[in-house]
Amino acid sequence: MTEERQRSRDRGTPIRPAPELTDRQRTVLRAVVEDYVLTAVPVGSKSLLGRYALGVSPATVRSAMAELEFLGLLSHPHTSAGRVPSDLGYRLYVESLMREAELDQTDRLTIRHQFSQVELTNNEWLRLAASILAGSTRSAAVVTPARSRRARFGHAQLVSLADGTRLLVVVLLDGNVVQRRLDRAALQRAIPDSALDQSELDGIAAALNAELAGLSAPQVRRRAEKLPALAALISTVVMSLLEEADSVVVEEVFTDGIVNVLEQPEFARGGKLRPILEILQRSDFLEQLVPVLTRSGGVHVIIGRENTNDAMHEISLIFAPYGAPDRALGLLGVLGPTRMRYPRAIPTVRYLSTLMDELINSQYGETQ
Amino acid sequence: MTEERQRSRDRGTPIRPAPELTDRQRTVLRAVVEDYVLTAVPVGSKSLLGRYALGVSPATVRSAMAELEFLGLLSHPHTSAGRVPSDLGYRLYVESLMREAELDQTDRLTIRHQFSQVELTNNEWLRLAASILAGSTRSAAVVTPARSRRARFGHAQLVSLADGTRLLVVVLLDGNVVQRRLDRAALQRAIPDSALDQSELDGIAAALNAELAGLSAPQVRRRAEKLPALAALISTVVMSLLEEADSVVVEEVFTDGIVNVLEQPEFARGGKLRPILEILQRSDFLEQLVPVLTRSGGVHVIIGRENTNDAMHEISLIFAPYGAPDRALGLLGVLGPTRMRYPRAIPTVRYLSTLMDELINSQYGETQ
DNA sequence: GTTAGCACTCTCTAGGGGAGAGTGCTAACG
DNA sequence: CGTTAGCACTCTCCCCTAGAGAGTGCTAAC
Repeated sequence: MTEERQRSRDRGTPIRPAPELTDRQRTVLRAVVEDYVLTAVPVGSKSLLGRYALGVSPATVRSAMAELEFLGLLSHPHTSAGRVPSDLGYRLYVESLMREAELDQTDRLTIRHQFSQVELTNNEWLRLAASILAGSTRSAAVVTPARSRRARFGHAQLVSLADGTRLLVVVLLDGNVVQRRLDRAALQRAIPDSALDQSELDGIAAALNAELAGLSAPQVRRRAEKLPALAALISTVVMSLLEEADSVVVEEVFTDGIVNVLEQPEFARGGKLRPILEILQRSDFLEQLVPVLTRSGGVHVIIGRENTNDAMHEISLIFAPYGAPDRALGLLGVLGPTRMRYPRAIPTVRYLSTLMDELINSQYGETQ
Repeated sequence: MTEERQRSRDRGTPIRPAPELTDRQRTVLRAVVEDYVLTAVPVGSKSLLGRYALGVSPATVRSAMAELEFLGLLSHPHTSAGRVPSDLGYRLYVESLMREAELDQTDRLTIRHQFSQVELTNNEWLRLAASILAGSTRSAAVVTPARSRRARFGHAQLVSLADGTRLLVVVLLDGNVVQRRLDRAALQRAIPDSALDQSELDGIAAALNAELAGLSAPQVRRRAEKLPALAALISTVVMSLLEEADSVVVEEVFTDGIVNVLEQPEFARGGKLRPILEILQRSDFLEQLVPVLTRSGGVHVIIGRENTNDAMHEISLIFAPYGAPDRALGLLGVLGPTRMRYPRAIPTVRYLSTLMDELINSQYGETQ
């Protein structure tokens, strides 16, 4: 082994980020990835030939594997073990080796059929989407509700709950509902000099609706300056509701199929499991995904150490945004070991994101 | 060993459900439970004496242990191992051996302080409660939102979303908000012969509010018969919203501290883990808890096989209801291995349920 | 009733020894 | 010159064994 090769192997980093491969190398890499994804066992030259008729001898495969390892696409758990794809190997596979089919007709119909069970409420759609994703990819699935990226005031209402207490309900333009309870003291602060009977409250709500409809938080703030009668209410309550809605990027998360991940041999052993569960519980990795996904749209694949988050170095994400551009945006995708069935997961995520697009758009009406 | 003793051990069931114990037996049982809860290692007579000065010899402890095993309070993993409490042993411990302190002053203050961070929205309270429970008991915590057990119509509103689409928002008397989107076709069905401009919609909402305020689903149905103009809207939309709210017992669940459970040695090994995660994800066991908890109130402890659910045979639940009686009811509690720190978990659950009671009641105003 | 002594049982761990799979290298082959 | 067969070598995994350690139940003495 030359010194250069030695160095490259020690660092485990590729010499060239996007190497040009011979046909044979591509064939071998593809076979190794697919075999390893299937079996979770490091792939040896001989056993590979047992499953793939490559038309060459084990020795030839071995030399191809050695080259692929030199290029940083495969790696070696230990000297006398088979090869395992590196993150870069998976990356190359996903980019140019994978025979990615669209989801076949029966899968699409099955999924669409489940969605066509009408009368599902909003949340149930999301639950269903997560459940389908998880089942179809055998990974953990995550779906977030579609949210407007800038909350805009829609319609307000003041409702009496019990003696002295009122509820301010604001429907945002994206259809989300936010609310705040106001006890007597808070009401006095927000609406001074008022008897606070229902007819008066209705008048106040009507005034809010007339003045604020369609406005975002900064616009509301400016408008409030010209409305002395409503200024206190707006600054203490309405603004905070809107700002809260703006600040929350990922508010609620629907997860399914966590068990699928735990059953993978790479996570069956104790220690590795904990960080993943924490990630799924906290799910703040989603916030980091938002800018990436909104910038370009479509399905994004993040493999292993491509994740900035240390705890996710052995995890791949396949995520896509969905929703109506500039109106409401949600995230959906799957999460599993880097040893993932990409050719299955990617089309599934893509199909589900278009399906959710349709749902959102049909909700907002077919306007353009 | 007599034949009777042999039989009893073979079946592993106690001869008497609530045996009378000597002082020594009680002392030994308590020591075994507390030692095992702490160490997770089967407790031997000698090692027990190393940690508890019982003032007797190992042989005496052994004979007491043998009696306790005969009574079904302890069990034996294998012949030459120490003793482990049985479900019944834990039960007796919880009922009459445990020195249950109320949460001490500092704990109470710490918890109360976290809640006093004002401006938390409803959901954040629940998240916080789950997080406190999980942290304080080192178990998995579950909290459900308080829901009215019978939804009652509060206030309706029809909001325009986009061309042709409207949103019917109904605030229920318990403060929960339900909504349904209506596209053009659904609107035509629900409100025939109408131009559907905003002023007309406002009129319709006002009519609903005047007629239905405070009514439950069956009452709404009866009232609808006398309101031909609104009958279609009520029967197609309002009724289904109310019935949905009624049927959903546990709609949303806030969980925290799942990792705490996974770190327990009894679940660290692969197979046992899966059923627990599934339980926590589906959380339908909560529905079974509702009748039990509402019937009597207070903290309920369910140990191991006392659970009807097979998958929970090695799990203990400590749950309490919270809320305002006859108005809104929520559940909160913790879930962990039967080897649980009951003297810590029970007061914590109790304290948090009273705290949530206070929150709910202050929300509804201090009315009676 | 309590205790010391004792023989016995069972688990857990460490160490040794293949079996098996895989490798890299070399030399022959087409 | 790429490909292949052969070979010596390496490393893991699994099984087996043996011994240490902990704990038990029983018996006999206190």
